[in-house]
Amino acid sequence: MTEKAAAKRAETPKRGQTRIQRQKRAAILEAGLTVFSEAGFRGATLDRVAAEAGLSKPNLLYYFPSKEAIYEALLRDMLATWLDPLRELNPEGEPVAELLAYVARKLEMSRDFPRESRLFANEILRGAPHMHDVLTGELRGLVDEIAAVIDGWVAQGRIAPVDSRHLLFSIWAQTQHYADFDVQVQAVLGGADYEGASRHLDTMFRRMLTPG
Amino acid sequence: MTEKAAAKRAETPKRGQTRIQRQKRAAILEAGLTVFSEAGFRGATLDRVAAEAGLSKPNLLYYFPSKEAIYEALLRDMLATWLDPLRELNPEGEPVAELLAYVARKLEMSRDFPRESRLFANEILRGAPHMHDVLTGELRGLVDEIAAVIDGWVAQGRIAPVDSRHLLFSIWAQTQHYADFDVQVQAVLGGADYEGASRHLDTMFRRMLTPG
Amino acid sequence: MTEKAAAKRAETPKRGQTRIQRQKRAAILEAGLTVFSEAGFRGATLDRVAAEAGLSKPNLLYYFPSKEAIYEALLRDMLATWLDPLRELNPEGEPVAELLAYVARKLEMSRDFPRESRLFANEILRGAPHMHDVLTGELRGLVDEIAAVIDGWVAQGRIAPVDSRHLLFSIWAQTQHYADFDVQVQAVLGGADYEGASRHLDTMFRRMLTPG
Amino acid sequence: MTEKAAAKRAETPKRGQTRIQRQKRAAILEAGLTVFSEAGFRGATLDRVAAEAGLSKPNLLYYFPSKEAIYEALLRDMLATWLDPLRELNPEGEPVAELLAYVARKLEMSRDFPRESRLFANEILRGAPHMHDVLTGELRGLVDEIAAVIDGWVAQGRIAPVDSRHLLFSIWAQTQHYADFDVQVQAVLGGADYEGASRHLDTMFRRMLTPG
DNA sequence: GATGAATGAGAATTCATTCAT
DNA sequence: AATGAATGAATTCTCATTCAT
Repeated sequence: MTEKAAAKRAETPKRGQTRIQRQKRAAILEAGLTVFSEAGFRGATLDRVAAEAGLSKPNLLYYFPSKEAIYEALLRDMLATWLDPLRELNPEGEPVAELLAYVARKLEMSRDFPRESRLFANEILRGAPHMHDVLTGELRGLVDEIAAVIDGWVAQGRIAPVDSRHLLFSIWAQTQHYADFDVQVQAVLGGADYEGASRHLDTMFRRMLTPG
Repeated sequence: MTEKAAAKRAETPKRGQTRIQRQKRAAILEAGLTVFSEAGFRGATLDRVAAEAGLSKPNLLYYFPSKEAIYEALLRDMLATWLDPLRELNPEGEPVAELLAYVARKLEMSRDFPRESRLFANEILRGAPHMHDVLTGELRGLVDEIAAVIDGWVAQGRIAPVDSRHLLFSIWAQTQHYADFDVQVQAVLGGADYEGASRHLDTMFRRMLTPG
Repeated sequence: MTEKAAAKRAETPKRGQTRIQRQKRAAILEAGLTVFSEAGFRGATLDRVAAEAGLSKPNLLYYFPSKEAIYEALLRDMLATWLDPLRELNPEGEPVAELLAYVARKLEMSRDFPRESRLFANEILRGAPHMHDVLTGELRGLVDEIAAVIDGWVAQGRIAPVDSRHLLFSIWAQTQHYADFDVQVQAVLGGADYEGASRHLDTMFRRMLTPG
Repeated sequence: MTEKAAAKRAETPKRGQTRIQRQKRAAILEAGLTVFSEAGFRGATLDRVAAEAGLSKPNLLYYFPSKEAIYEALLRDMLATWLDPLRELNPEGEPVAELLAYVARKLEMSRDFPRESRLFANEILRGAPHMHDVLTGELRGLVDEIAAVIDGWVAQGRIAPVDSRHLLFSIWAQTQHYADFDVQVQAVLGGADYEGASRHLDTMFRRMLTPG
């Protein structure tokens, strides 16, 4: 097989789908992300999603069986990348640098994928009706792992004493805040300021974590 | 008039209302807070609010002209106390202590008034359709004031250098997180842990703010 | 309490219902009977039922929560009287006369309540999705009882030998036929002929049952 | 042309059709019979028919122009054989034996072709919207013929006096009952019992028809 | 004040049928 | 012949709001 063919094959997200199916499904998910993240599950209407995707409503339901199916596909896709920055944290790296890099990556995600962040925030705010299993399963497992790493660093005195899980909450809360509470941030600052946010968070966590 | 009656009269929020009217309005707002904070504006139904308040739906609409009116009353009431902790920050006090006290008060509010926090979070997440003016007006003004105070403290070297506005975002994000993302927190920790959160945030902001 | 008041109370079918509720519910059931018996469950539309009952569609759903609820109420009401003729069969009576009277009563029901008969026929034809329990429970129990009576009569030589359960099927099939297959009967005969049917069935079962 | 080819050609129901066309049409009708007899016209969906026939929906509509066309073809095919047992009744034969043989054949058809029976029952129950002409035309004509034969037998005293048309209804009602009301029969008996039905009907009609 | 009754404007979903290839 | 794609016309059901008493 040529490299090109291999690449083509590799980018196929689902087997057995034609090009047009992939395109339309992608368009629907893109539109759905916009609408669901703005309006929430209940507030979103298939009419709006269809309009946004440039499809008729029944045609939309030709690709996804229900409104809920679109929403769940969005959550699934989101989760697939949502936890990546955390997974990239290197237990062998320099602790403070690793954690600051994680903060930076998370903030970048808030800047670059604010809709995903809001979709997630909304789901959690509603009590995570579609994601409870993931939270108590996959997420908790991953957090346990990372917490162990951080606890190790603390024990070795390589970072200042800290509650590892609450530290993660601090990182999540502050970085996601810039996406989820964007209107408030902009109202207060008179505009966005990711630069300032970046510097501030770097300072904050550096002081928090630098030992001694 | 006795003092008691005067006091009673004084606490009347709206003029021209009988006691029973106030009670019913309060019951509706109480029910509305529960329902709206759980389901969001679109997800909430007057049926549920009415049921929760123990009234018939038409009777509910006798006290409030519309669903939106209930929602807006809730936002208004919430705002009235929401910014209180910030207002209580004393420019004459000891800077680090003042700010840590503010953090503590905010965290307490998350613990004691999670419904209010979620109602607010939901409104902001939706783009603050009912609150934009408040954000750019009252809130921004108050923040400007407090930021000036903090900037003064920084200039005097009484707290470590910090971006005052982003500092406020940090405080809000982390404290509200424990109310808004409660399901996630509980899923990860296996239960609530306000004690731990309190200690963690105290440590965090102490290291952040303590000068030199 | 006066007798009149007692009578009034007695005729209340459901407690806690106002007069208008009873009237509207009755009108809906009446309309539903017509529509469902003509078109079947799937073929019936709430639009038609609402029109027939002189109500708006949402108003219809104010009285019954769903299409299915109307249908099930109809089946329940129908069953309540459907088996009455069979229950009236007197084990102490003269066997042939009793059975012929039952045949006559069943035929009268077909003539007087053809919609109920068709509603039932349609439900059974579909595999009794809403009534299976009743068939294997209440109906089977009642049939067992009556079959025992008939078997006793056979054993005593008071009627000619006969399979009691298949005899009941014969009665049901032939009497209900005049309601369920009415169009066919009328097409063949050029009109209805309950008189003739009555005489025919009387003859038929008399010859079948008269001993010796 | 070989005899075989001629035979093959002879059995072609429609001219101008290739073998594959006939096969597909047959598969569709077979699937349609299953689906329509189970769900009725309105309850049946082309999706189910297509799935059952192993075709795509558009391909199905390549062979039949519409849902109704399939349904009508089914009714037509069914009718072609439905009345055969009646036509086979031999006016020259021994009257009682002929009629009992007819009863037996009809019962066999109920056992062997219950889907056809239910399809027919459903159509009649709905008021025969697709078959009214057949009922008042072909069917009535055939019944008139047979009734004349039976009336002749009665006049000759070769069978007991009976209303010939109601006698036919009796036969149809009782035999078809075992197909159309199968669920009920099985619920009451705890299973099918064509043996018993056969003996019962033989007894019944023998007593009914045997003269003097 | 209170409530039973009613409704118009959606909203999600289904389904026969058509289109394009 | 065959099928993936598309759609218009229902159809059930929801819900904020109004009416009438």
